[in-house]
Amino acid sequence: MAKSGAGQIRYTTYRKSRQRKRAADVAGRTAAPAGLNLAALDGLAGFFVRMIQLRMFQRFHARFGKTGLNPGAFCALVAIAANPGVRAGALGDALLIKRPNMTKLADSLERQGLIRRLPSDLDRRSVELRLTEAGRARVAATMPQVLAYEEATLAPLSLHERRILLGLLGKLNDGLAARTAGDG
Amino acid sequence: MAKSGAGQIRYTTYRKSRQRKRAADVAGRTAAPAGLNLAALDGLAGFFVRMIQLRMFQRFHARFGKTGLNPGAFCALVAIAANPGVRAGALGDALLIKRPNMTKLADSLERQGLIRRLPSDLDRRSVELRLTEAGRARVAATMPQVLAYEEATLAPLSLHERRILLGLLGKLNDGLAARTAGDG
DNA sequence: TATTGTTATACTCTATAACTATA
DNA sequence: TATAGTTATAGAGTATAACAATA
Repeated sequence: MAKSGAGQIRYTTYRKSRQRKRAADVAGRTAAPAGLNLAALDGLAGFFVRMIQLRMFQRFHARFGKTGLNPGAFCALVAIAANPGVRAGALGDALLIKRPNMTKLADSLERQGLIRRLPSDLDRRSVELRLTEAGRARVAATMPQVLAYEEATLAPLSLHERRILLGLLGKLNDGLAARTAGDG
Repeated sequence: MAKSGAGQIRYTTYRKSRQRKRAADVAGRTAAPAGLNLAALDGLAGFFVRMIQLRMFQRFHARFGKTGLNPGAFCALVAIAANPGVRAGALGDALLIKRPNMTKLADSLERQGLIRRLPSDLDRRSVELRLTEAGRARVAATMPQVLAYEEATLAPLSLHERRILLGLLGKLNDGLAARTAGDG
């Protein structure tokens, strides 16, 4: 699989003993696991978000790849479950998926028998998305597994820290969404 | 540009008045900006990390795209600056970039005159990466701009919240890195 | 004319396999 | 035999433009 990349970190000794100092060391972080001095990147949320996203998606794929569900497809299913009859465009706006790509995602989910596409009565240009019975069953079966996977993924943090992190991520996401909607 | 996607959220009225309740509402989050009920995804850090990463990269590209620097290239430059002579493979391990892709990234940075590749004396299979003078100038000029961009991006959070978030992200990233290094 | 969804397509990022040169 | 870097290539994921149906 993807074992050749992050799987075998070399622990090179370029600067292995140089501990990273950072103002954000509020939660008892330990030293850097790799042998590089990345202190200059430690103040950048964008760097961490990218790294964590890569690591989490890799873990998600290792855990759920065989079911054919990737994170985006799972989120779409959950969003459709909570918003039956949502238009494809509205779902794409909410999940930051462009219309052509949403069409492909809906194609895939429909081919798997997880959703149905129905033309809207009010606006016959629109397509309403609904889960099939199989889709509901899939969400019901997968959701607890995803929650358990999330718990395991966030294990480096205490329960209290996870709650704080989720709250801050949600607030940041809301703020960024509002700003993006504001300008262009 | 990318105005058709997230730029024009429709504010559809599928469930617009249904406020999201969540246990993680520690920091005064306001209601959902879009018209969809995404409460079921609010407990998933993976969902937020993905959304925030997309929004931050979009902003980064809008701000620095004209300079030819993407987030990955910038991080690589900063990492090389802090670790002069780092091997290409070690840098890729630290930044989760696979070897063939690291070669392409190094090609690009070298073509731009920002780095040099020098065969190692100790192990002549290895290639040591160092910034050129132009590379050092680029990092020196770009770093404060990136820090300012980060400040603006994190504006939805208070200064205290930003520090907490950075600490938690760093701790989570370290923990995930250690675990990934542990198994395979 | 503007919008929804679709199609076709291109571009970026990432992943795999095979090759070289060293070790 | 194993490793570092490279090359070629394939695969996701994501982007733009043009089209038909509808408003």
